[in-house]
Amino acid sequence: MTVSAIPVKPVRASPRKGSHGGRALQKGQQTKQVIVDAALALAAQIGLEGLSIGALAEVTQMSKSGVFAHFGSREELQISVIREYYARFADEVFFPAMAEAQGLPRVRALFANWMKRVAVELQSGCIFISGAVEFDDRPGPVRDALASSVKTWLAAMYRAVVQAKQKGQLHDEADEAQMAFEIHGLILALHYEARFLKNPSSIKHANQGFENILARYGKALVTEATSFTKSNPSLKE
Amino acid sequence: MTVSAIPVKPVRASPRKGSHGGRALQKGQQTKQVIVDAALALAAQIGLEGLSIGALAEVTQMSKSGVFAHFGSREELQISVIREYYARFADEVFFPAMAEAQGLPRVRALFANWMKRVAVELQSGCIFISGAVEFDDRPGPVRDALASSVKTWLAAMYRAVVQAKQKGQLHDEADEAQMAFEIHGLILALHYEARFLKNPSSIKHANQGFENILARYGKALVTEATSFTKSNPSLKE
DNA sequence: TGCAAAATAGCACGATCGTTCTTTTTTTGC
DNA sequence: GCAAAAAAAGAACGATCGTGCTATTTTGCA
Repeated sequence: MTVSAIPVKPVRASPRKGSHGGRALQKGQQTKQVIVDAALALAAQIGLEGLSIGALAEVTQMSKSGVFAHFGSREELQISVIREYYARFADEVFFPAMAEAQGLPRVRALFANWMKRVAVELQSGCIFISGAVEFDDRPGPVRDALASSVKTWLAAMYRAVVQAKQKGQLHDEADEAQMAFEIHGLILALHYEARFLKNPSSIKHANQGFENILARYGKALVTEATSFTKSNPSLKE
Repeated sequence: MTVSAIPVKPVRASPRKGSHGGRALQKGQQTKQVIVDAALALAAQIGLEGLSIGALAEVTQMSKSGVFAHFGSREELQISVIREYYARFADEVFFPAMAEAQGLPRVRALFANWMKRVAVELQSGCIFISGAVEFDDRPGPVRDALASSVKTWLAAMYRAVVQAKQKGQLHDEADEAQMAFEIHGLILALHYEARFLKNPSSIKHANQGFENILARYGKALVTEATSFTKSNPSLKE
C-alpha cells in the first residue's frame, strides 16, 4: 500500500545525542524510536490493525526485515505503539493537570487538556478509540496493553472527581462514577461527530456538555473559591 | 482466516417461498440475502474492513467467486451490509418508537429502543460505531453510505427532541442539538465501556445519564401528563 | 420436457501480508 | 584501527487478499 506520508529518514550515524552528554541511546534504540514514531502516526490514521511492517519500512526507508528485527512480531510493534501513545497522552493531558489544585480545578484541567488533545486528534485519529473498536472482542496481549492504558487514564479522571467530592465541591448525592461516565461520553461523541460526521459544532457541544455536568453535580456557588491548595501536587495522589 | 461461526447452508432449491404465494425471490436474490445476513454477522464482529470474501465463502459454504458474483466488488458487498444493518436498525429502534406520542414519550421510546439494541450489540458489535472509526478518514462510497445512514438516524432522534420542545415539554432555553449530542455520547460511552472495558455498570450509567439529561432539559412537572396525542403517528413526521 | 439464462464453481493472477534465514553492513569497545 | 557484536538488508516462504476468466451446474419459462 502506498501511504501518502513524508518519508522519515532514519538516523544514519549520530555518535552522540545532542551536546549535553547524557548516555546516548545505542544506534538500535535510536532507530527503534524513529520507527515507533512513524508507526504511531500511521496507526493513528489507519488503526493498529492497519499497521503493516511493509508500509512502515517504506515510510522509514528501511527494509522490512530491518524494521521487523526491532520488535520480533507485529504484536510487539503494536504494543510499543500503545506504550508510546500512552506516554504522550500522560505528558499532554495528565501531568500538566496535576499542577492544578485537587478538586474541581483539576477536574476542569483534565477535561480541558483532554479536549485539547482530541481536537488535534480530529485530524490524526485516536488509538484509544479506534483500538477499542478493533480489539473489543479480540483477546490477546495487544488488547490487554490497550485496555490497561485506557483504564489507567479513566481511573485518574475518576480519582480527580472523587477528590472534588471529598472537598465538598459536589453534591452529597453526586455519583462520581456516573459523572466520569458522562464525561467520557462527551469525548466519545465529540470524536465521533467531528471526525466522522464532520459536524463543526461538536467542540462547542462537548464543552457545553461539560458545563452542564458541572452545573448538575456541583454545588452552585463554590466554583470560584477553590485555589487554596495549589501548593505541591504529588504525581500519584 | 478461520472464523469460528456455524456454517450457514445456502438454500439449495426452494421452488416457492413458504405456502402463501407472494412473488418468491429468484434463487439469486435468496442466496444473496443469505450472504448478506452472514456478512452482517461477520462485519459486526470484526468490522466492515475485516469482511473478507474468502471467509464469507467459507461460512456460507460457497465458492469465493460464487459469493463475489453477487456484488461485483468488495465495496458493493460492504454497502449491502450497511443497508441491511440500517434497515434492521430502523425496524427495531425507529419504527416501534413512532407508535408513541410525539414529544417526550417518543424521545424516551427512541432511547429505550436504542439501549435495547446496543445491549444486544455488546455481544455482536455495532457497525455504526466500528464503521465510523474505520472510515473516518477514508473517503469513498462505503463511507458515504455509512455516514448517510447514521445521519438519518441521528436526525430522527433530533427531530423527536425538537418536537418535545415544540410541545412545551422542554425548557425554553433548551438546545435540542446539544441534548441530542449528549444522548449520543451516552450510547457511545456505553458501547465503549461495556464492550471494550467489560464494565458491567455501564448500562446503569447510560440510563441514569438519560434521566439526568431529561431532568435538566425538561420542565419539572410535565413528565407524566403527555399522552394526549397518541392517535395516529405518521412515519415521516 | 427442453433450452436459454442465470447462478455457481474452478482456477489463476498479481499483490501484500508476517515471518524466517542468511548475508552484508555498520557500530561499538578496546 | 581491529575484531567482535549489533543492526540492517536481501531473498524467499506460505497464506490470504480481491478480482477476472472460463466452465459447469442449476433454475425458470415455453
